[in-house]
Amino acid sequence: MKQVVELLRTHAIQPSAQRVAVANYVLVTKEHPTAEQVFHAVTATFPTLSRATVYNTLHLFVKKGLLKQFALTEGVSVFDPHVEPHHHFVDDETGAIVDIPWDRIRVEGADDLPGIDVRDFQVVIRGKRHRRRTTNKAT
Amino acid sequence: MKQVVELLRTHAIQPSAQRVAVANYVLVTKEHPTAEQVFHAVTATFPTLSRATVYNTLHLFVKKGLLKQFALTEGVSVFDPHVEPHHHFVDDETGAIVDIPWDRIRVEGADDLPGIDVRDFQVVIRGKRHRRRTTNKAT
DNA sequence: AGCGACATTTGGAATAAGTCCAAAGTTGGA
DNA sequence: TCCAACTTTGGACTTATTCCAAATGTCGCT
Ligand SMILES: [Mn+2]
Ligand SMILES: [Mn+2]
Ligand SMILES: [Zn+2]
Ligand SMILES: [Zn+2]
Repeated sequence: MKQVVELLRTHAIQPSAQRVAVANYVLVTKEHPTAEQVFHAVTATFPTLSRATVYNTLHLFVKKGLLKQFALTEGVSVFDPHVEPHHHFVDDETGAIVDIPWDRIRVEGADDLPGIDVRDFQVVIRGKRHRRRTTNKAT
Repeated sequence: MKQVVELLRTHAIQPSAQRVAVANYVLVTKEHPTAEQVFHAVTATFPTLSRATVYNTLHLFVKKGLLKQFALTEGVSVFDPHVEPHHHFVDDETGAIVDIPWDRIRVEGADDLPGIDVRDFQVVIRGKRHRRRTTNKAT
């Protein structure tokens, strides 16, 4: 897609073929992929891509503000193209990470702690999804 | 300390010398040590302790409810003897993790999300500490 | 077009955190 | 005392990530 090239340019990122390929997956996904998941997804269409480039690119995107990186599960980082404030639900059973809109949860007092310069906060919720609803269309 | 032996017994944990040594550090600390930090702290007084035993013991304590384990920083898990609900502040500059009492922050709506069985949640705050306030001493 | 400076990519080696394993040591109760 | 179960251990292994130095690509300039 052409928009991605523009997006990279406006963020002062040279749109190499590799970066565009990574961007077209990781800046669009609704999931919260690990570096390895990005690697697998993108090598499907760009088989020569190397793991080192995936890491380079993800870190560059984080530095340029196109992605957030965080650790919710032990052992791996995940990347999130949804960079505006929001909360997260982590499914204990599957490990899936789901966005919770910012204004669905009211938080008071988190940015007014003595001795602390708060840069950012979020609620992290753990649990499991309810039993899947019987065959009917969602939303 | 003798209390630790009792505590382990009441949690159905055989109080071996190694487990007692680990417990006397990790169940008492106000910090949020990594397994490696536990290993270093405890080998100071119990030099023959092995890394494998540290991991075994930490995981056992987690399973028995004496510790919580979580990932706030990429790359490592930390262990927390403060098992009641509370929030965490992570200092961006030092990586230090600080407890925030549960009732210092009001959170509404986190346990009432459609399709989700919430087991547990917490607010994770990131930022930096204010410049050190040296109340009396000049530096 | 050709050239050089610089940026980018690459495969593989190196690290770091954690897990696995099979042998050795320890223990509590018959 | 003896033994079966439990516990510990060093080291090999795995996994996620970083590092590295060589190869490749890009861009402006002539
Ligand atoms: Mn308890
Ligand atoms: Mn790791
Ligand atoms: Zn998200
Ligand atoms: Zn804590």
